[in-house]
Amino acid sequence: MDWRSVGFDWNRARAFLVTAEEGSLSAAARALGMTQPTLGRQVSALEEELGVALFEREGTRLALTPAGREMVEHVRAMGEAAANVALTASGQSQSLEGNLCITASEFFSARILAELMVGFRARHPGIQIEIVAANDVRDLRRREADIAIRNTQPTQPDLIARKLGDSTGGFYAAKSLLDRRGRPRDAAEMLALGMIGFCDNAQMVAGLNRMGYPAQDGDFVALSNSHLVQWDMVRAGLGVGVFPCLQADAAPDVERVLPEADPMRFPVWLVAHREVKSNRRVRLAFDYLAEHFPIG
Amino acid sequence: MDWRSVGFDWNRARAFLVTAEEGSLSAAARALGMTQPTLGRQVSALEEELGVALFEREGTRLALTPAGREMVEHVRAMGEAAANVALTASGQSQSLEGNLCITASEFFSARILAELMVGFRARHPGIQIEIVAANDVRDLRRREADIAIRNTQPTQPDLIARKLGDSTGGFYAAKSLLDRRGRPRDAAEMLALGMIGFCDNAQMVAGLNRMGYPAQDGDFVALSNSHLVQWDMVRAGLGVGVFPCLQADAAPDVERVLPEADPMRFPVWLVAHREVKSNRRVRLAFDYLAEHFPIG
DNA sequence: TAATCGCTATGCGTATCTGCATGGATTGGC
DNA sequence: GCCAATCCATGCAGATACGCATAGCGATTA
Repeated sequence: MDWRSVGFDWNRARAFLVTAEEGSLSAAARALGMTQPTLGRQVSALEEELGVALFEREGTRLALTPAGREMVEHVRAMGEAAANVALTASGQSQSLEGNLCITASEFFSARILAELMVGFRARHPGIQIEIVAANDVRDLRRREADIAIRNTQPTQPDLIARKLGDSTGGFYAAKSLLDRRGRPRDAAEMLALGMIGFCDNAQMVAGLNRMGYPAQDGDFVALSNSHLVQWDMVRAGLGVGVFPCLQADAAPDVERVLPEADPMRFPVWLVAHREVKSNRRVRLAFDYLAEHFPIG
Repeated sequence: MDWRSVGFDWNRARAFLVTAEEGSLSAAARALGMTQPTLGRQVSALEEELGVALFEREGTRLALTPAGREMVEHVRAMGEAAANVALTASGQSQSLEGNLCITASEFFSARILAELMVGFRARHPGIQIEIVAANDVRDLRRREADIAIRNTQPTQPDLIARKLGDSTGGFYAAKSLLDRRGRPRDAAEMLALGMIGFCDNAQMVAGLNRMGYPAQDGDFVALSNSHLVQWDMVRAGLGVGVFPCLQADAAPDVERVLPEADPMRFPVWLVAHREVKSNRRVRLAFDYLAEHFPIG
């Protein structure tokens, strides 16, 4: 086999890839944890090594040349393969020392994972835990996390999932608000108190409508992308929000609205990538979460 | 996008790939033009970086661990992508300075290309020419060559081919041999003179049989993997060989055997990879060869 | 059994690369 | 129109990696 064709500096290819994807040397340097001069020199060296002008230096900005656009396609394939390498590698690692990344919604991260991880750390002190609180779904294939807690059953075949149960949710408002404005007896009265939702609350409105609540966009008095901020809004008496019963019932200054209504149910899934599941640290955490995760 | 997963040292992945494929650090170092200690340290560093033992040091030899076997699959994908990067890069290079690699059979390389390239060099002095004389088919996709001259029409869709014509071939023997043993009047007499063929002459025997010559393995008195060596064998009077008419007819001390027989015809194709064809140097050489390549 | 060959591991001097600090240039906002 | 922010290019000191030389180990051979 002839290896001359792959004899160029692969790290320079990586520098080019990230620079092209991020749009600037500085951004790429931040993403890779390197400095901008280093990346700039690597990209320049790659251009010289391959004899191809990849970027057009127009003033202060870099723009891909046509050749660069062509090249980035292939380098991207290299990056995909590299991600698979890293994925498999982390799956092969059987060490109990190392880090572990778990992602969950903000609320679960703060109110459940934070406490659960205390017990896990006590059992496995060598494992450094990173919790990515994100309401959007993180890509386990790119190893943006090792373990995810999600509310939908994953469909990709290379993900391993275990259903932890159904979490119940309900409407909650501050006691002070209810004392002042009265406790609603039906959906219409609740909506009149003002709702608190997500920034893109079309999804939430649709969900409420599906459950029979005639919510409209105008019923929402405040929005936030953060569930925790929503929680503090509710506690401040700003309106009515939707929260998991298990956590919200424990708050003394907050009270369930329409307590006789059927609680919402949403499934809770524990998800890991198949490759990564073979990692000993991940397996331990996966089993620990499956055993101790509180569902209510 | 999260780039942490591709943040490992890609050059170390390359070192691992070549080491695994070549079977030893020393062989990999030779293939990559590096030294064995460097590659050894890179592989060790990769193992530490990924937290995976890739090789088992059993005495003096390296053996892939199960984890390493799993890993090499993914790293190989990286290598494939890297080869595409190099391929595209060389296609994007429009410089008239640089090298150019042409492959052809030994005979074509020596008797045709060598002379043709004199004229090409005169026109384009900046282009350094490398001729890979190889009777086996070189992989243009891996860029083992930029241009190939072959005797079959390529089937892969990403190759660009132009038929230069049909080259004729015939049986040749040394005048001295024919003077001494007499000039054959039919195939049987020719075979009795002794044939000269390739090391794996099963293919050649089959070809002769297809053309109606009752050749057998025992008719061959000498074999060589090199067509040029065969030529010198024929000139030395060792036996009868098959050669292109255009070149063999020009040799004063060699004479055609069974001159009235139909000459063999085999097509001559000029082939380049589509990506590489856009390279200016390749395009120039491709067109030059298409124009000047002698067919007889 | 001694010898040779091929492979890997390690020390050391040097060359290369990286990061830091800085300068120049452009864009966007007030 | 000026100021601030952002980005890329460059000089310089230190860290890193490389190649060379060598030693150790195992297998094959005479």
